[in-house]
Amino acid sequence: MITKKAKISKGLMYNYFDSKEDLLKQIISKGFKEILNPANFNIHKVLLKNELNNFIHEILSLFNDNLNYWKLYFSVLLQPTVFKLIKKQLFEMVMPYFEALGKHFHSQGYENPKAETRMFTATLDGISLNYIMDSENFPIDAIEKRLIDFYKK
Amino acid sequence: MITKKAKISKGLMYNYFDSKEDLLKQIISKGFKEILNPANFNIHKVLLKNELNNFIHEILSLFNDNLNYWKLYFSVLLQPTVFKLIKKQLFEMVMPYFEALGKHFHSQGYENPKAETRMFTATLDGISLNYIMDSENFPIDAIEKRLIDFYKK
Amino acid sequence: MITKKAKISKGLMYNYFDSKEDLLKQIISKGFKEILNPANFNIHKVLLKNELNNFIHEILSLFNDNLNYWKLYFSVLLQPTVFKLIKKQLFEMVMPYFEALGKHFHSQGYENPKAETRMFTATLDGISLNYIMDSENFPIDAIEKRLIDFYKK
Amino acid sequence: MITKKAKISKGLMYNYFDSKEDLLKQIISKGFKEILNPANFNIHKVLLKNELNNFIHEILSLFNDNLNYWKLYFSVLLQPTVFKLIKKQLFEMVMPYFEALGKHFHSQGYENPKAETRMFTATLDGISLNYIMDSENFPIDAIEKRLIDFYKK
DNA sequence: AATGAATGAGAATTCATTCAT
DNA sequence: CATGAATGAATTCTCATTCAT
Repeated sequence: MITKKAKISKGLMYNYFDSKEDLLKQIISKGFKEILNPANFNIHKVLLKNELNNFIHEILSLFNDNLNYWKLYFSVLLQPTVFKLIKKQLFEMVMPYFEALGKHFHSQGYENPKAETRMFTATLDGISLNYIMDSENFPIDAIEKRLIDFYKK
Repeated sequence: MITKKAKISKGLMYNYFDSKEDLLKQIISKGFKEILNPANFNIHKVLLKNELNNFIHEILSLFNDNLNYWKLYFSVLLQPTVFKLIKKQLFEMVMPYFEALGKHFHSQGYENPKAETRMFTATLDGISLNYIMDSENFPIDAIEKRLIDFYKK
Repeated sequence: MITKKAKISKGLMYNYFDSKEDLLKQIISKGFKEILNPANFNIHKVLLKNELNNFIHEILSLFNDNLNYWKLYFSVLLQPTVFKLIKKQLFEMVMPYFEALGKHFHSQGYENPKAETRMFTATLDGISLNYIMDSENFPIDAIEKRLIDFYKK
Repeated sequence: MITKKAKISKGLMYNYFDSKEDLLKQIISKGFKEILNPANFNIHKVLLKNELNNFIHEILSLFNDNLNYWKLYFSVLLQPTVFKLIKKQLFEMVMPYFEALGKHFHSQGYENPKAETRMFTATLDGISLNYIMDSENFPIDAIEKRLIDFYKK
C-alpha cells in the first residue's frame, strides 16, 4: 500500500527503512516528537498559565492537519507488539514533560501533582483519540474550551 | 495462537467464527457490551449522583480483571480496518448512554450537556487506555478519585 | 451443499455413500443408466427405424426434466480423475449399444458402421452438452428434427 | 502441482494470476482463442467451401498436439462454477463466428441456418470431446472425413 | 538510487471424514 | 438411523524480504 501510494518500488523502501518494524518505529517516534514539539515550554522554569493553554491548543490543531496520519499513528502505537518495542524509549522522552507538568501542578497548589499530570495527559489522550476516530461528530472546539477552562484555576 | 491456547483444531474455529474478520468483530462487540453493562442505569430516569460514580468505578475495575484481554480489545478496536467495520454498530449501542448522560449533565446545570458527555467519555477512554497500557505505573486509584471528585458538583 | 439441500446431517451421508468418490461414481452410473434406458431396444434384433428416432427423442427429453442434475452429471464425468475411475465400467456398459447401433448402420448400408456409431453418439453428446449448458438459447427442437432427418435414409 | 512442474514458487503464481479462479478463467479463454484462431476466415465475406473444411481439419489437429491440455480445458470449462463466470465472455467471442457460419449455411440453401450453425458446432464439440477423452479408440480420421462429407453439398 | 520479479515461510481457509452420543 | 462437533491434512493466499539488473 505504501509503495503504491508513494509510487516507488518495494525494494526502494529498504533503502530508507531496515525493515517493517523499523518503519513502524520511525512512524511512531516521528509522531511522538511532533506531539511533544508544541510542548516546548522551558522545562526548567515554572510553566506559565498560557503555556499550558497553548500546548493544549497546538496539540489538538496538530491532529487536524493530517487525520489519516494520526489514525495510523494510534493504531500502530496501540499494537501490543509495537508498544512493547518502544515503550521504554517513549517513556524516556515524556519524562521531562511529566516532570515539568508535575512542577506546574505543584506550583498551582494541586494536592497530588503526579496524579494530576497523568490525569491531564490521559484526558488529552482520550480527547485526541475520540477526535481522530470520530472527527465528524466530536465537538472538538467546545471540548478544548472546556479543558482549558478546567485548568484555569 | 488462539487454537493452540484453546487446545482445539484450527478447523473448529470456523464452526464458531466465519472468518478472522468475524472473530475480531465479535471480540469487540463482546467487550463493548461488557463496558456498557455496568452502566445499566435506568436510561429513562434522571441519573442519581452515585450512579455516575458507580459507573466510573465499575468500568475501571472491569479492566483490572483481565488486563490482557483489554489490551487485545483496544489494539483490535484501534485498527482502522476493524473500526470501520463496526463503527456504525458501536455508535448505535452507545447512543442511549450518551443521551442518558446528556440528560444528567443538563439536570446538573452544565452549559453544554452534549459536549460534557463527550468530554466525560473521552476522559474515561483516556484513563482506561493509560491504565491498560501502563498498569504498573498509572495511579488508577488516585485518578478515579480525582474524576469522581471532578463531577461531584 | 448436498447435506444442506437434503436437510440431513453430514454424517448420515456416510451411511449411504462410502466416500465422496463413491458418491460421484454413483451419480455417474445412475445417470449413465438413465441415458441408456430409453435405448432399451432389443439389442439382438435389427433396429427398427423408429426405435432410433425414439431413442434420440427420449434422451433429449430426459435432460429437460432435470437440467441441474445433468449439468452436475457432465461436470463430474468430465473430471479426468473421475473419468479414469469409471471409464472402463462405462465402456463395458455402452459396448452392447455400440454393437447394436453398428449392426443397424450396417443394415442400412453405411460404409463404415463402427465410425458411424461413434459419429452418431458423439453428435448426440455434443447436442446434449450444448443443450444442457445453454438451454435458453439452444434450438433443441429444430436440432432434434435435423438429427432425425439426417438418419432418415 | 503447477508450481512444482513450472519450478517456481507458489507465491510467484500470484504475480501472474490474481487467484485460482482467475487462473482457471485464463486457461479457458486462452484455449478458446486457440480454437477460434483456425477459424479465422474472413467473417465479412461468404465462406468458401474449403474454408469450412479447413476449419474442421485444423481444429481437430489442434487437439492432437496437446491432449492433456485439452483434457484440462474441457474439465475446467465444464465446471458449472467456472462456466458461469465466463459464459458471457465466451458467447461474445463466438458470436461473430456463429454469424459467419449462419451466412454460409444460408448461402448454401439450408432451411434454418441458425439451427444448422448450432448443429454444426455442437457436432464438432461432441467429436472433440470424444476424441479428447478416448483418443486411443476414437476413429478421428474416418469421422473427420464423414463430417466434411456431410457438409459437402 | 531504483526496480520488480522472485522467494518461502506462514497465515487463512476448506473440506473429507470420524466418532461420541 | 441420525446428528453435528471435531479433526487435521491439504489448499489457497499473503507478505516481508532479497537480489540480479
